[in-house]
Amino acid sequence: MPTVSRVLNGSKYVAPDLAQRVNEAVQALGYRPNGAARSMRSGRRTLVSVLAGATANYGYARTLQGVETAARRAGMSVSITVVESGEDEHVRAAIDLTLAQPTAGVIVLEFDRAGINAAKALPEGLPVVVAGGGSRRTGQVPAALIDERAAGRQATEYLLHLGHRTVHHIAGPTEGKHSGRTDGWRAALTAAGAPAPQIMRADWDASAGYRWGERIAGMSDVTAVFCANDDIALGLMRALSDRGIDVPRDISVIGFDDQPLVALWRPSLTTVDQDFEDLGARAFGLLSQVIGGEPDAASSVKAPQLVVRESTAPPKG
Amino acid sequence: MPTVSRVLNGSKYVAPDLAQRVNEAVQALGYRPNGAARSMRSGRRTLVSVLAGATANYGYARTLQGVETAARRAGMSVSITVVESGEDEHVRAAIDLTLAQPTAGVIVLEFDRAGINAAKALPEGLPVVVAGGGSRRTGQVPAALIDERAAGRQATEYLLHLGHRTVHHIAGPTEGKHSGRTDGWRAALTAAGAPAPQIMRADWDASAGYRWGERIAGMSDVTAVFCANDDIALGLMRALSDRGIDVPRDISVIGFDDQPLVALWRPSLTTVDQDFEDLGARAFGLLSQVIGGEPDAASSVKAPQLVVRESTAPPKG
DNA sequence: CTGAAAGCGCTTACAG
DNA sequence: CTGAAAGCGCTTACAG
Repeated sequence: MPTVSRVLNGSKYVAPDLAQRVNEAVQALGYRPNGAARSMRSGRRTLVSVLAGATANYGYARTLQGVETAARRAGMSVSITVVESGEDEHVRAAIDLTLAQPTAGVIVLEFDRAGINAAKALPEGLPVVVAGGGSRRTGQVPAALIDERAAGRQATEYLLHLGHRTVHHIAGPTEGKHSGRTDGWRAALTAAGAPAPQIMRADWDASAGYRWGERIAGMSDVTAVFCANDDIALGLMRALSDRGIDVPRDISVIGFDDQPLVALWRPSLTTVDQDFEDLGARAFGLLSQVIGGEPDAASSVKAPQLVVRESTAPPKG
Repeated sequence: MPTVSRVLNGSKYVAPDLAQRVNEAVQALGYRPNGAARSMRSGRRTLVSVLAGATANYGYARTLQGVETAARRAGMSVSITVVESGEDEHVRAAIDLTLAQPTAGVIVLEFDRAGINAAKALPEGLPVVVAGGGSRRTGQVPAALIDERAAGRQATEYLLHLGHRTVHHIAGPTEGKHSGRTDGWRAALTAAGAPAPQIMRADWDASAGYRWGERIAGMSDVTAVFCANDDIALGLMRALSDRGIDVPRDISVIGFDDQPLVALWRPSLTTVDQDFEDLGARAFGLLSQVIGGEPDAASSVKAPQLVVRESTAPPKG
């Protein structure tokens, strides 16, 4: 049995012919070492857990994909547990479920309240890394980040440079002053001396954007809108279109995410490209460092790119 | 120690006050049982593995979501491993990685060649269930299915009933005669005595649809196109629109999936609604039965729904 | 280079 | 109701 173990784990101190025979037997019997026993005895763990407020939404799914790819290449598996909401009860249930597995470490997607609260509630002493949209790490755990603030500022400045007096903003549901996108939007307005209109709040989906579109259609002072994500922007554009308002001639619209389909829209959407796969890969790399005991696992920040398409133009008149 | 175990596992034979003290100590120390040791000793496994050719694409992500939700409610975690392609090497690597974890069972997403081959290569004796788009189970393992054939037939019949002489079809990449969508399309044409045009093949993404759109714009005999998924349909519609061809007046288009955004498109897309979340939930339920040793875990089939919107109309003239 | 022995952290009969 | 003892299936020093 120790010999089998040595062969399977590639120890060098095994006679070639013995190793050969072991391998044949393993093949013939379809033997697979019991992962639980293996991890218990060796202390080596090969499961990485992702904790997230959702899985199927574009950004979540892509980040998860980035984690999975990086983990697989490193020989590790990834488990996923959804945190249903930011409520204590849901946060605790998700953490309990995750930690019932022999996990090597946890990656938390801090894209929403559920993720933020989960990151806070995780016990000490466990390798943890967060992935999110800040411009610098917030807690004590290392973070892989996308600088939403810079992107929000850039998008807003672009509209201002086109000649718009100000830029309206439809923010996401859980965003307060802590949303990077909203922060960047406000900073750009302040820097330009432009008035800051009331923030419009919406859920992340297109129907929320559509409802705001119905109202914006009746507001004569709106010439440019920066939306917190692409779905909201698309819903908004459809509502405006349904009311005979032309984008971008009457109103310019910018989204956030750069989902694949928004380039096909008519008009195609100007938006901010977030590289979620890269975010997931960076988060995994960081977690590997933490698991490996590297003392100075450094947080990383990347700036997303503004992608200019057809939905933005100078104001008319 | 046995007492602690009994308290944590809710055995009734523990004095209330002792249980109380144990719970307090557990709280204070932040003690969590080692999952590996637990699963090894008890033989109970709480990890379900999903094997899939992708994770972020709409159908995959939604099915995964369905699995995760159902698993979580049953107190189980889910791991995800991507099978990079249908090549032996990738299939084997993915299976090895998955089975290195102490998994209770495997759900294979048979949405593509990678998934189909993975299902075939899984060793005997392991609880396995497949989820896919057939109308009946194909192998010996139980399956949760969506009846794509019926849907493909229904979509095609709908176009025929509108008065189209025939219906063109853009199929997905790996689809041969075994694609339910394509089978259903052909069956409808045959039943109606309509001529079956050459199948057009495309990758699953919008750009593939766009390229076919460029060619179809030059084909005078095309009045209706049934696309294997929504992305292809949207790419096609954009290409037609770019060439001044009106959908649905000049050409009718039907997609497959009913992604959230296609209802917002202009024109909104007639498509087939597949309930992927339900598919994932059914797959997990089936796997639970298999794990539980139920002898007659029955495959389930559901029919997707045709959703009629603006992209389809009678042929002109 | 290769076996016998110990032990990872739990749970489960087993005695009391 | 509650401890002492065995054992799940591996890996890792330890002798040889």
